[in-house]
Amino acid sequence: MGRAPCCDKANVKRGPWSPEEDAKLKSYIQLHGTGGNWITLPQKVGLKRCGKSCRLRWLNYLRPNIKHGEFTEEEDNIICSLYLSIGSRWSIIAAQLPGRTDNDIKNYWNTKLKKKLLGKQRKDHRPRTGYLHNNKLDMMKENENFFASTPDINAYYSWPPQPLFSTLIAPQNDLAENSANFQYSPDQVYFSQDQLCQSSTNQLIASSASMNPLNINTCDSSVISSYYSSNINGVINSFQEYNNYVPVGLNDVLNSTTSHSQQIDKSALEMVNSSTISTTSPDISTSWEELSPLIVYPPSVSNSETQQEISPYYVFEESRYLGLLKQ
DNA sequence: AAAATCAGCAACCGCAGTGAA
DNA sequence: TTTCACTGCGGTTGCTGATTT
Repeated sequence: MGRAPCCDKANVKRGPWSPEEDAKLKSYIQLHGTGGNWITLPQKVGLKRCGKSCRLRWLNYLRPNIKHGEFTEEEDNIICSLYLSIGSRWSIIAAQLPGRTDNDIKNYWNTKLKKKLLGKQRKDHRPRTGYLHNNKLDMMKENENFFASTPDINAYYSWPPQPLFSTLIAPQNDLAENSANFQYSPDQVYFSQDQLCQSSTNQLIASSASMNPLNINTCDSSVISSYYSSNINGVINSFQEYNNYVPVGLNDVLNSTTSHSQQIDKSALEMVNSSTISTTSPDISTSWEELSPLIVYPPSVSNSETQQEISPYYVFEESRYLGLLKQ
């Protein structure tokens, strides 16, 4: 049995809203409210529109305190940070930006922010010897073992990515001494090595399930919202505070001899890494792969000697290793 | 100047979740 | 417990104006 349509599509007006329709809807809702039933609302208002269409028009355009126009850099940061962490959960992201709608943010991300990051990646990113994959098949083959050993990857894709904020808010003191010459960029998200190790293993590896039992599919959005509303200021402050860390790539994690890196599950990081490096070959890129966690490689870190001295901070411009698993 | 292409964004579609009956 | 109407969400489409060829 199919679902009954929400409205009679043949007798419903579609397309752009006229100012008259806007005025009717707006004045009715301001006077009477929605009545908790969008389906019957158009009739009451006297509009030949689908209830869903009315709801969308009200939420995205007519309701008070809607903010249109340019996004601020702070808003960019928040969007990037949240997208990095939770992916395209636009309603949750919108909840952190008063006056912005999920549709607005989604459009902004798809048309501008994404390209902004991508453009930066294309400009800055350089292939690294030994990690360059010539085609998608090679990449898939390399990842095959990982997926074979992880039958239901969704079961291990957990929420929240708990390490993300912890060190930003309470960084280890000794890290600041390694700050050297890196130029802070407001649209990058900073991870400590600990965070990277933890989040990579937590989110990618089967054994992480017990460590991070809250599954994204069952997590209430209010939990997520409160999680971010309690942390986002810390993130922003951290952006402003820790502006000198040296960014390195995942290869450096793999090759590093520091004690932290010994805890990393290398297969997971290689998978992430191979996906990232593969973006340097334009003809094999898919849209998501092109955008995936755009890791900033420091031009100066090119040999093992240097790698041992690098700061344990890593910089991502976007998260592939989350989105990769959501596909 | 006209045609083609691109970019931005409003609106639509369909699915999943929720709660009332 | 099941069914179903309704809501909310994310992905996608298609229109319009801007830009390029």
